[in-house]
Amino acid sequence: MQKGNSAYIKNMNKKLVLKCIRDHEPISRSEISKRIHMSKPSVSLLVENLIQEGWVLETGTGESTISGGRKPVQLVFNPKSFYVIGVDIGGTKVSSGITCLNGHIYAYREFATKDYLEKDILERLYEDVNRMVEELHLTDHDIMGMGIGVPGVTNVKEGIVVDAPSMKWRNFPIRERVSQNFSFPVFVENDVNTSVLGEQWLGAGKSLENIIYIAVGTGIGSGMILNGKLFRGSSYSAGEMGYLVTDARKAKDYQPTIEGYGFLESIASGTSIGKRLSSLKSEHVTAKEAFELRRQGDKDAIEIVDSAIEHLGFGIANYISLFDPELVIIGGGVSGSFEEYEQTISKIIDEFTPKSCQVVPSTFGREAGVVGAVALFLKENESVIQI
Amino acid sequence: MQKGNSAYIKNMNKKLVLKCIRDHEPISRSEISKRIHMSKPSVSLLVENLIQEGWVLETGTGESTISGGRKPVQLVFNPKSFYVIGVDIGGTKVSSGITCLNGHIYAYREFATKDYLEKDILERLYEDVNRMVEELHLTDHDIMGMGIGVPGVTNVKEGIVVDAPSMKWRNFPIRERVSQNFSFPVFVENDVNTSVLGEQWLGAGKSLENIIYIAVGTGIGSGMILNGKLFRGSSYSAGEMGYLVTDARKAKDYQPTIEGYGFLESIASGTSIGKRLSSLKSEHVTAKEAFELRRQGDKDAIEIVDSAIEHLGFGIANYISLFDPELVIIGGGVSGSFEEYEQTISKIIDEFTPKSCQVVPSTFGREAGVVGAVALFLKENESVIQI
DNA sequence: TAGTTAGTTAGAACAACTTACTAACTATTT
DNA sequence: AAATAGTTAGTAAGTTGTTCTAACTAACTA
Repeated sequence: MQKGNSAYIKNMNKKLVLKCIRDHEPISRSEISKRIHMSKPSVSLLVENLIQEGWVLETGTGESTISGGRKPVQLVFNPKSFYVIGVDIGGTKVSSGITCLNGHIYAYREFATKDYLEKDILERLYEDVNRMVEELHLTDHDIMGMGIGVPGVTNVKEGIVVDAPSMKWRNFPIRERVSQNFSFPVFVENDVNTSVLGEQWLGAGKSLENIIYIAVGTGIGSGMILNGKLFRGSSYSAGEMGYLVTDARKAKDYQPTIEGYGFLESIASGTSIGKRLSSLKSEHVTAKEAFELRRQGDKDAIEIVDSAIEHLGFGIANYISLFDPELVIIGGGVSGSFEEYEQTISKIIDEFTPKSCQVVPSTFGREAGVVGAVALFLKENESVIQI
Repeated sequence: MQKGNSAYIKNMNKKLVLKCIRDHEPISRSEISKRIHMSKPSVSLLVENLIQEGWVLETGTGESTISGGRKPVQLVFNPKSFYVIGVDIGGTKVSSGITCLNGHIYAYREFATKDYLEKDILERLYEDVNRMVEELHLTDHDIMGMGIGVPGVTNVKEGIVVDAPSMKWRNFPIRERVSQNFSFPVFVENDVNTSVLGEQWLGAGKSLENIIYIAVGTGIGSGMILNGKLFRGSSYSAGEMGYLVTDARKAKDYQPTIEGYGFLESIASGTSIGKRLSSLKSEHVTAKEAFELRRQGDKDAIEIVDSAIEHLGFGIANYISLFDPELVIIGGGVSGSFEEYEQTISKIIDEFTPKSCQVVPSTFGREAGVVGAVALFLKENESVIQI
């Protein structure tokens, strides 16, 4: 529970006014007052504050109404009052970018993860960020903070990567390390969670309250926004969709705790599709090739890929039955083949969930990670602007 | 977003002070001031308010510290400042009760659902409530409000039962109807959800932030508390665990949308256990008898019941993988046979979830529904006391 | 009687509110 | 074209309500 005092309430109302401006710009003081049911003097004072702090700009006058009267002064949100740095650390590449408060990317960089040894990754990241900052002629004061997405379980509160196998990080205090180089606040989060935050901020899940994001690639992971907030579970490991069991009989021959990854992953992830087809064909086949072979009518490929899709479909249906979301977003490596998935999955969902639900592919391309990381920052950071 | 003013903040702080008293009673004004970092005059004022409104009582003086000083005045929460009515409407019986603010039941009544036709149920409920109120010599002013648990999908905001097959209710505006008889506020909620609220308030899930409650009986339903709040989904139908698919191959021969109830329900609910064994034995067998037969070593019963338990286990494991809860509570008709479930289910959970989780039976007996409904009221009602 | 702690009183600070004002515009009348 | 009435935007002055600090009184121990 929270203790309130005058500062708390002023901040609260300032946020409310700013949100109103962001949602309805251009807007006048007078209209804000009507919309949020706050007295005109109070609105004027708060707007004055917001203008002085740079969040809001006056952009000339608007038109009078038909019945006459003084023309209103138009107020707009200033997305360039501050900039945010988004970082996406992945198993194959580390991408970083700088965006304004509307999520527009003004600078972007990436490098291959494997080229940098464990210790060098953050060093290289530091260089990339500095170069981008210079490029945009920004000072430390212009930067609000940084969000980082990491491919593993993350203790968000402490800023520690609990376990990220692909990075070989275990209980790695990444926030502490990164913070040493910068003066602004840094937030860290699992990359699937940053993805769903990005989708809710600017993507397919815009302004929805309950969405699920499923990433199918090397493994199968998921993140969810429930009641408008990221849900992390009691130990930061909610959404482990790869562990879903969709075939109880088959599951008896499989033990995730021993194999190291989940049942559904062992059937439906990109990696396992490749593996399974490879062993059937006795030659090395990737997931991408498996999809290609399937298109060509290869019987083995059809069997493997179709069963993968089917099981994924049941996994998603189960997810929907439990969560009743407004939208399911599919991302990750295989989201490129979304059209091939779609029908089968939608059919399973329609048949096996109490209340159906739309499934769409993820909105973003290369910049997904950066946008998500920025969304994370803006969601977590206590400020007058909040998404 | 919320607009703040001085009344809002005072109410907020009043809640905080009351919570502090409830959590640490008996406690002095001075200690509250230290605990919640609020000035002594402010605490005194708020406490004065709370005393006048009846929430708090002074109970004499405590002891001075070793270093001397004036003795503190002890403050305690007054659980009898108001009473709350809890109602549990079920397919077999309708139970109602009156509790104090600590959940102690002072009056209880129930009647068989089938004895009262559709229209008469609320009439009879009205009579029961009135008799209990008289019994306890309460006036309208002593009653804070009423919570109602219903066996079906409920639109909580509007107070409408969207669909409750066992009551033959469809879009039934129950809150409106009940409110006609009473002057206090009424809240309605699905019965599984009230159960989990009850467990979080006073039962196995006390003060936990993420818990799942699973009711296995006629069907299979579930409710969940996530981040300390009841999660209802985007259309009040989250937690439809009965629809989980735990055997993709078998599922192909089954269509929940046609059959009317979910896949897991068709295997693991009490009803279906009875049904399946009945058809195998060509005689009518109930779920209870099936369990009994299994204990006696009947082969058919063992097969049917064990597969039911197993599938339920996988369903729970899936639930846990997605939610990462602190606790899973099993309730409903079969929670009596919990010991027989426990081992199998725990083993499946240990093997098939990324991070294990404790499973316990539900705490309450007959009064479960009433306590849950009261918990619902106290959770939903905007007041200075909030659970 | 000195030292300590509990609780209250007095008044300052602050934020939102109401009321009444000025500023600036439209539309209509002269 | 000028004057005027009516309307809307925004500001100023003063009130209210809440928390805070500082200083007080009350009540206790040693």
